[in-house]
Amino acid sequence: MEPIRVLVVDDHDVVRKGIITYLLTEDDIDIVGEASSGNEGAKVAKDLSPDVILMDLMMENGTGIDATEKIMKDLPNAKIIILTSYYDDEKVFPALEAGAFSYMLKTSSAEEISTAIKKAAKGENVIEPKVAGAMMNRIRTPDRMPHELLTERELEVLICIGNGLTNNEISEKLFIGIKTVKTHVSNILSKLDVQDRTQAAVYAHRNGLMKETN
Amino acid sequence: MEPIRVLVVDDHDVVRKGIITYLLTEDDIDIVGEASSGNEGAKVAKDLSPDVILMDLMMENGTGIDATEKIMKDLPNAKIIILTSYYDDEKVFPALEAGAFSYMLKTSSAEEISTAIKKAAKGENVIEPKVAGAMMNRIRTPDRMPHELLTERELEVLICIGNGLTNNEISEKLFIGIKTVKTHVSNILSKLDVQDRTQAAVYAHRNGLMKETN
DNA sequence: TTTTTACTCAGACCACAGACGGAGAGCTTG
DNA sequence: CAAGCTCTCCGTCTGTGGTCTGAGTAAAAA
Repeated sequence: MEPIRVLVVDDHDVVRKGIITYLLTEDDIDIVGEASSGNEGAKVAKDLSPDVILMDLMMENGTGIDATEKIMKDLPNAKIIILTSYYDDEKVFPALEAGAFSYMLKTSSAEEISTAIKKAAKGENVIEPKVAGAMMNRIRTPDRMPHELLTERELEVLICIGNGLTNNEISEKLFIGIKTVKTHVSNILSKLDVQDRTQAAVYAHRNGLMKETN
Repeated sequence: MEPIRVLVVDDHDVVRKGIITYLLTEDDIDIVGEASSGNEGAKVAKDLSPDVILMDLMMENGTGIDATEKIMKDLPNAKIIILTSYYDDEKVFPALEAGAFSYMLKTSSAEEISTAIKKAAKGENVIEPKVAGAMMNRIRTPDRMPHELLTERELEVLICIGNGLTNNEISEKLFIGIKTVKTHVSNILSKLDVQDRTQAAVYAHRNGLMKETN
């Protein structure tokens, strides 16, 4: 049986080198390449077409989710294993929707990761307990995130609220009347099912909507 | 010259193994132990009294800052190098105050880390560019963080605001009158130099005051 | 073409938020 | 002891926030 061709994408040098060094001790795993950013990872993947890709989320240059999406377009058969530091509800499903095959945490042991790679090569996906729990929740409540119901304009207004702007300041910033702002705010509050702008701001922060500005 | 005795503390198995595997290739570095949590790290450090300790912040069981503090009590001569994933303003200075010797990011190359270890052993500390920048700011503006001016009670109220509670809800939760809550809120707003509770909530989230509840 | 959705704005209304001034009780510090 | 800080509470007043109802325009979907 041929060794599994693996690509490792992680912007943390030591982590990447470390994973690779470990995986090199595995006979049936072959490290064919490495990349230190999502963009680079997508390019390298296209060139090498590896069997399995170990992908970090949270990278500085091009997030792992974008990279996953790109790679899946080029190589629909690639098995991408997300390997990230902390469990983040907001990241899991975007990653899985982008085409990730497994979702592992770096708290996993080295053995678990190598078996995850081998299983991925066979087409078996590994589900972390925490991720499994979240998936159960998602299945139970297949709702969209409330803020996905917001229109573009409403999202703009919500970002402003998340930055602590008053209705007046928002109206000046977006060049619209205060009345209009109030309308938007009211709609936002009812769509997010919160009672006031402060809760809306909290919502925006908790759900990662402030990433651009924060 | 004797090899430098190094202890590696990181709750991510692959990361820890990876760092170790790499450092083993260095002749003048000797890995004497490893630990997968802050608490364990403190114990092991006491037993082994290593020269240099590579310490991850953000661990699930006992944060690296606490561990650093403990270790420095036991081994005032230990050089603790913080090695963490992401730069976090709120974590750097507590870590340095706790006695950390250097502050490195995992984006550093493996070479940088091994040289940091060697320099630490000699008594030279390595400062990441980002950390250096933050230190300059701290020196230029040796102000306390505004929220450090808050009293305990005010901080409690601020957390409530950060959770989107109204004055009424806060008064019920803390078993005090609404008037009292209003007084606290007013004081908080002026101390944080913000105009309304929404901005206060934003402040709380941006400055990591919601970590317990978030 | 008709219908729907998004964006805009208006007036009226009420409740809460927040500012300001004042005050008493308890606790620590000089 | 006196001074200072914290936490508590009161009354008053103004402005903003938010709801509700209603409505016009433009673009996209049916």
